[in-house]
Amino acid sequence: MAGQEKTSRKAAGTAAAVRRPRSHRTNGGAPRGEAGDDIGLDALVGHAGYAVRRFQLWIFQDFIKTLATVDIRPTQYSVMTVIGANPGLSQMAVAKRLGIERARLVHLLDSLEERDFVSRVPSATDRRSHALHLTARGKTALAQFKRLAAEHERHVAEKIGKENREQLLQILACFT
Amino acid sequence: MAGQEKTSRKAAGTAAAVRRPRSHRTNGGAPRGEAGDDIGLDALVGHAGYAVRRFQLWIFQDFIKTLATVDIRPTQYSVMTVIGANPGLSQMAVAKRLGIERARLVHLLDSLEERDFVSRVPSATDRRSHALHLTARGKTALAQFKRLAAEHERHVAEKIGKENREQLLQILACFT
DNA sequence: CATCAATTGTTGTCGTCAACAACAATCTTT
DNA sequence: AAAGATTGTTGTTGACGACAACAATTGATG
Repeated sequence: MAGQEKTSRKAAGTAAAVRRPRSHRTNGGAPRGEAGDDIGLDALVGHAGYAVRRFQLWIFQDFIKTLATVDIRPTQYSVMTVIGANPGLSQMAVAKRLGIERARLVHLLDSLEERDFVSRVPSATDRRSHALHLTARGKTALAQFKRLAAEHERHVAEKIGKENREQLLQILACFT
Repeated sequence: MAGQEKTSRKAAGTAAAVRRPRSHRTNGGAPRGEAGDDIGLDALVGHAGYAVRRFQLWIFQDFIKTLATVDIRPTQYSVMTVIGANPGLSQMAVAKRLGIERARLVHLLDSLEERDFVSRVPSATDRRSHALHLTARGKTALAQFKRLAAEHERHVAEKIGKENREQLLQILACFT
């Protein structure tokens, strides 16, 4: 296959959204330097899912990093927040509200209970279910988590812009 | 999608330590939230990460469902799209461009090559790297995938609104 | 030219996460 | 009381991101 010349331009019409006029990439078949930026995404630029995936990756990494000192991950934070705002909820109710599997919530609560942040109190009215509560330690801890989470949220605002963040929240409000 | 409980199911007593006992909600007006939706999210409503997570979950599920007949997942689609638009790229270049680990790309390409969608051509200039190309079958397949992906994108527009989707893409453009 | 550092593809492990399936204990309904 | 549904639990599967290590190869340095 020595002569792959410019096979090229085959991307043809569909792309159109490429940023730079793509110079010589398909030349000798060599993946040369490509600093990495003149590679077109083609149809992906029009897909919300791709942008959202990249964004979520960034946002979760920043969240984890910002709350690294307290070792709290996004899902753990969401669970504690909901329990703190609605004491006595069952695991089923929390799982359904947050859109996570109740099977997964078991392990999440295990770790949070192990760290003495939440407690599973046997429900008085239904011996199957547990009433979830924050411990005293959990409440003060959550207060700190919220401060750190607010700091993380400022990082988001810095990244995409204050008003863009507002719009984003408004657009996606129907999913919360 | 799947899980609307048609209720008559009462979330009943168990969790209701604090919640109000869902008295009679006059069914007259808007058919707003059913069953257990008076659970507050507290600080979560102000966090972009939470909304984004829920959105991405929805969007990926719809993508997978919409492309279920061809058995293509979002990541596979993104890989094929980039290769289709930039034939001859190395695995390193694709991985870097899409923000996925090159280790992970190995398995991705294994499965795509197994299905005869892409091929790893030994690079003429660098015996370490492979030049990635779509096979003839891969090209026609990708064309169909793009049609289905466009259909999925219409679902997104229906869900959040046409102009909201546009804004979203614009806001998150810096991550693509 | 020889040597050392860097790159590329690959393999492997680890931990997170969503999706299911099954189960025992316990309501709820009939 | 019997049948059916719900709750918490355990387990499995598969996709996914992050890391670490390795052989082959390339590039840079002396």
